[in-house]
Amino acid sequence: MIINSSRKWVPLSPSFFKRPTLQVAQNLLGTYLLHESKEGRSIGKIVETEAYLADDPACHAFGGPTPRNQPMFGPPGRAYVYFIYGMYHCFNVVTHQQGVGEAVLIRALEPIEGIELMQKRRKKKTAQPFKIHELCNGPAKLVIAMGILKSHNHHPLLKAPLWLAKSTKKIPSQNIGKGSRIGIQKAADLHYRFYLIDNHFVSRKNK
DNA sequence: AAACGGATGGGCT
DNA sequence: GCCCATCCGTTTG
Repeated sequence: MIINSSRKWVPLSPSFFKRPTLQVAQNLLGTYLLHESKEGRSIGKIVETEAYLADDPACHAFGGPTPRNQPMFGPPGRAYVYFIYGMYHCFNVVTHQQGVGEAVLIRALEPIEGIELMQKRRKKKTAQPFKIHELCNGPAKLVIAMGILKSHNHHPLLKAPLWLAKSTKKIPSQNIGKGSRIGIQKAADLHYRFYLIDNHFVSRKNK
């Protein structure tokens, strides 16, 4: 029997992203992120997200357009990749409506395909002995493991090389955990973090 | 198990 | 000049 390589990956449609950001953040759980690079193909299932809204002080777009947050004001369904803490990048999906400035941060993936490639990309930082659940359990870790680069900023996520594919199963709302976003000071009371309950690959549980 | 601090550099007031 | 949507090794309880 053939394994994952025979599977049909169906891209998300543009309309998926043109909805309220809190809804898209939850509906992205269970979808797949694919990167087809020179090194090979890597695929992860999205298991944790955070929403950033236009009226939300923690959002990069809160103060209006700047050179950095430009992708957030562009068409929904594109990538917003930004540089953080002097050495990492984070990956977001632009949502809702062009001109508004909202996005969803991808915080964790369950590795599905190309695990050796992910390991190689993160090799210097992966703990010994190797633990698969530490490969993509954080926004900067998954960016490294998937080979996402700053040059993917603005990339439409509907087509190769970097794209999103539909979930194979419907995720019941009772399987979605909600809590405060991680690592932010402003608007810390907003419960805009979403994750698959009991999934082994989320970056952190709620307290 | 949790807390802490260093690495490291772009973004924005 | 301070802030920062992080990570990791080390220390502490």
